[in-house]
Amino acid sequence: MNDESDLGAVFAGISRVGNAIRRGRIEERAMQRSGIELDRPALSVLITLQTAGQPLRIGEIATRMQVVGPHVTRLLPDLEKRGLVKRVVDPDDQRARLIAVTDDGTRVVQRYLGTVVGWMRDALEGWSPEDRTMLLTLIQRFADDFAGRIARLDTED
Amino acid sequence: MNDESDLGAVFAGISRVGNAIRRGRIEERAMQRSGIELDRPALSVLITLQTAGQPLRIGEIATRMQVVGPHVTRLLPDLEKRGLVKRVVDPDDQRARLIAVTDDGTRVVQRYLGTVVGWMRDALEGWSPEDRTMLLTLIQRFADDFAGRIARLDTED
DNA sequence: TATTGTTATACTCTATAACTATA
DNA sequence: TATAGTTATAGAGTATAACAATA
Repeated sequence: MNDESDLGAVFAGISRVGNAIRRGRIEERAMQRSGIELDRPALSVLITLQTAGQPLRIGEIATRMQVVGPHVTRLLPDLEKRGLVKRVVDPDDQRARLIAVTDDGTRVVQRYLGTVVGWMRDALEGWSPEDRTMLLTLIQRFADDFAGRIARLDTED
Repeated sequence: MNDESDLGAVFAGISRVGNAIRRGRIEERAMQRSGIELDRPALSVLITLQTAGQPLRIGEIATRMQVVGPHVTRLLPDLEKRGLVKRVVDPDDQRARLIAVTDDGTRVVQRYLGTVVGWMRDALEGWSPEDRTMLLTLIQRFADDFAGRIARLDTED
């Protein structure tokens, strides 16, 4: 692959996948299938906490979600009311709160990810193990390299 | 790759790229670098027309962009005012309008895509030609298979 | 009566600004 | 004075509903 059109094709392919997820409302559908009645951003908070494997401060959740603090603050009351997270004052700093996912919250995340992974398995059904492994390897490498290039944009401005 | 965690990793990798594009505001930055002062959705209309290679009806633009008609309608006056598209009545159907990209509009799209492709080239700089080709092949195959699986969701509901 | 497009309105997600409490 | 979080407000993007014009 040496010319512009192939590079454009890689970008187009990635855009297609991105569009399929966004416009096809994959997340919303997976939530519906999993019986989850939450905003998508609220679920994202749960996934962030579950992935972290430990309670997080609100600012840390915002950083990991790549959004601003007030946005996370606004999502929490509903999650708390549903018993999916609990909020405790950080014993080390009275200004901060630690947000912990509850057992119910963990189950919600597991149902959601199970649904999505099932669809992924279906999509890759006809693939050889070698091709699957290659896809995983290249996707991760590309994610790293692309993120690296994008990070450099900040300093170029 | 046989287990859940690897399937989850593929999904996570794709999500990472998607997030890098969305949260890093790649499109906005590419527009800025290219001196394009448009809404991102408006540029998307231009790209859709340019990719089609022929004038399109408003409904057809909306379908290809995977949005509803009124949304496209609202974007057109500004594009027209800037001379990037022109709107002509469809000679075959007085109800419909055909939207054509102008030469200025074409140049805008080319500047934009040139910038993005440049970043792609940078990101893939250290890659061997074989790996680049493999990435392109697998991305396109995955885009097809994943889109196919998602399309089936509609009939499963 | 069905289709193409438009106008008006509303909703979701996220950002910025101003503020409070604690360090 | 700096930091963690909250409250209030605003903006971008897109959807739905009601309508007009033409087929």
